[in-house]
Amino acid sequence: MKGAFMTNPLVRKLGSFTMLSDDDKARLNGLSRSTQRHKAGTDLIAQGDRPREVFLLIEGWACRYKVLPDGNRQIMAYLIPGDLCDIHVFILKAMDHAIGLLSDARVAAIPKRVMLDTLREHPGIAQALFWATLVDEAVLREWLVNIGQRDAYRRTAHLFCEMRLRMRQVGLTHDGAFSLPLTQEQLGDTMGLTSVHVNRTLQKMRAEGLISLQGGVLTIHDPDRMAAIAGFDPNYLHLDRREPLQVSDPAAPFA
Amino acid sequence: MKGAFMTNPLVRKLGSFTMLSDDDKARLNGLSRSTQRHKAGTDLIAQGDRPREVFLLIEGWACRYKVLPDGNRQIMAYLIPGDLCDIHVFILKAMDHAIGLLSDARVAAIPKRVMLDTLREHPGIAQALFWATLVDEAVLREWLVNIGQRDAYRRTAHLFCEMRLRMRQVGLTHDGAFSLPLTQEQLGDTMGLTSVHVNRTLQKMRAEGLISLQGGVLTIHDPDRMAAIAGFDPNYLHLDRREPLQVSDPAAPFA
DNA sequence: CGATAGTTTGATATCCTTCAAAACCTGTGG
DNA sequence: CCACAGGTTTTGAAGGATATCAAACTATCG
Repeated sequence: MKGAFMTNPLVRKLGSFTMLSDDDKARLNGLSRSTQRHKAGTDLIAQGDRPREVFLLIEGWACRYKVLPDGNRQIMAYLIPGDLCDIHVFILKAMDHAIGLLSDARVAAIPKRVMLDTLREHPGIAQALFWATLVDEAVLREWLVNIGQRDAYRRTAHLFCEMRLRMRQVGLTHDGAFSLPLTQEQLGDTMGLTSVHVNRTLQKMRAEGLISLQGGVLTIHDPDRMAAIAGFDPNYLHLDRREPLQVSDPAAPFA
Repeated sequence: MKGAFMTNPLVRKLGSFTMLSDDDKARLNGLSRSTQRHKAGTDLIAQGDRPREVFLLIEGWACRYKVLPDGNRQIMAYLIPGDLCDIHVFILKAMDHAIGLLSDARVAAIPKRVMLDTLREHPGIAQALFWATLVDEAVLREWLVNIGQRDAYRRTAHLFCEMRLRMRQVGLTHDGAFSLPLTQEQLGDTMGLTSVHVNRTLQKMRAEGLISLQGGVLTIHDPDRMAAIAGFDPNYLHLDRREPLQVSDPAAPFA
C-alpha cells in the first residue's frame, strides 16, 4: 500500500521535501484519482485566464511560457510529473503567462475548494507544497543566471543537469536516462537560443560522448563531467530531506 | 495621521495592492520604527545564511545576486524602498543566493516572531504581502523573458520602464525622474551584458533623446516611446488595486 | 590635489543568428 | 507495405550583436 503511493509522482516529490504521514499520502493520492488526457501543443491555461482549479501533472511535460509581440517565445519553466500549476493563482486577477503542454499528458484538475480543504486539513501537505513553490522560485532564479551568464554549451549542460535531478526526484530516471520530450526549437525557446545553435551544441555534446539524445530520451553518460562543465551546484533545488517542522500555525505557509 | 503613513514606502506599496485598514497601516509603520544604516556594497544576507529576521528596505537599493565560480555575477532582482527580503526564508535550510546593497541604505530588521505575529493578527497585511511575493515572482519571470528574448537596446528599455513604475508605486518619482543608483557594471550584471555594451546602449538612448542619466538619476523623457521600444506591457506588475478579499482562512496565503 | 572608482573610446575577436536548402523521421492513408 | 506529407534535424555560408582587451578620460571624495 505504501509502495503503491510511491508510484504517484506528487507523493514522491513532496516526500522528498518532508516527512508525509500515511494519511497525507492517501489524500495526495486521492487528488490524482480522476485524470484527463490532453494533446501536446494545447494550452492548459491561457494568458489572461483566471483559472478555477489547480492542475496536477501526472504524465508528460508542460511549460510556462510567454509569447512576445514579435512572435518570439520564452519558456520560463518546465513542469514535469508531480508538479502543480499555480497553487496561488486564485489570488491574482489574471494569468500573466500561459501554461502549455510540451507532450501528450495526463492531468488531474483539482477544484479550488478541494485544494483549500486539503491545505487546511493536512498541514504537512501545506508545508510541503509551500516548500515546493519556494523551490520553483529558486529554479527560476537559476534559469536567469543560466541565460544571463553562461554560453550555449554550459547553458545546455546546466539545464540537463537540473532536469536529471528533477526527474530522478520523481522516480523517472532509468540508468541515468530520462524522457526529454522537447524539440530543439523548444530547447532554444527555453535557453534564449536559436534551434540551429541548439542543434550544433547538442552535436558537440554527442561528439564528445557526453550525451545520447534520440527519440525524446536523454542519457547523460557522465553526470559528473557534465556538472563540471555546467558549474552545476544542486544546492538551489533544496533536495535535502528535512524533518517535519513544528509550526505554530501550520496553515500559514509564511511560517 | 493617515497622510503620515503614506510616507512609508511599505504602506504605500501594499496599499496599492489592497485596501489596508488604519490599524494595518499603523502596524506596518510600527515595523519600520527602528532602522539601521548600512553602506553600499555590504551584504544584508550572504549565500548559505539562515537568517533569523526579515529585512525591510526603507531607503536605498539592494539586490539578490549570485556569483559564479568564474567570478561572473548575476543580479536576479532589485529591492527598492518598501520591499521585504524573503518573508519565506524561514522555511528553507539556507539561502541559495545573497542579498547585497547597491547603495547606502536604511533598513529595518524585523524579527521572525514579530513578523509571524503580524501575519496572524493582520490578515489584510498577510494578504497584501502574499500578493507582493507573487508579483516578485512575476517580475522574475519577466526578467527571464527580457534576457532571453530582447536585444540589449530593448532589454535596457524594458528594465527602465519597469523600474519607473515600481518607483512610482512607492512614491519615489518626481516628474518622471527617479533615482537609479547603479553603475553600468551593475546594470550589465543585471541584464547579462558587458559594462562596455551597456555604456554604448545608454549613449544611443541619450543620443536619441530618450533618457537622461547622470548622478544616479534617470529621467525617461517619453515613457510611451520607451514602452513601445521595449514592448512593455505592465500587466505582470499587477498594479491594479483590488477590493479586499474575503478569505475563509485569512492566514493561509494559498487561499 | 592625488587616489580611486566609474565612464568612454577604439580595435578586434567570437559567439550566435539568419537564411536557405537538404536530409531525416514518423505517422497516415492508400 | 509503400508513398507521401509535415514536422524536425542537420548542414553551409555569411552577417550581426556582443564580448574582450586596453587605454584614455572624467568624476568624486577625503
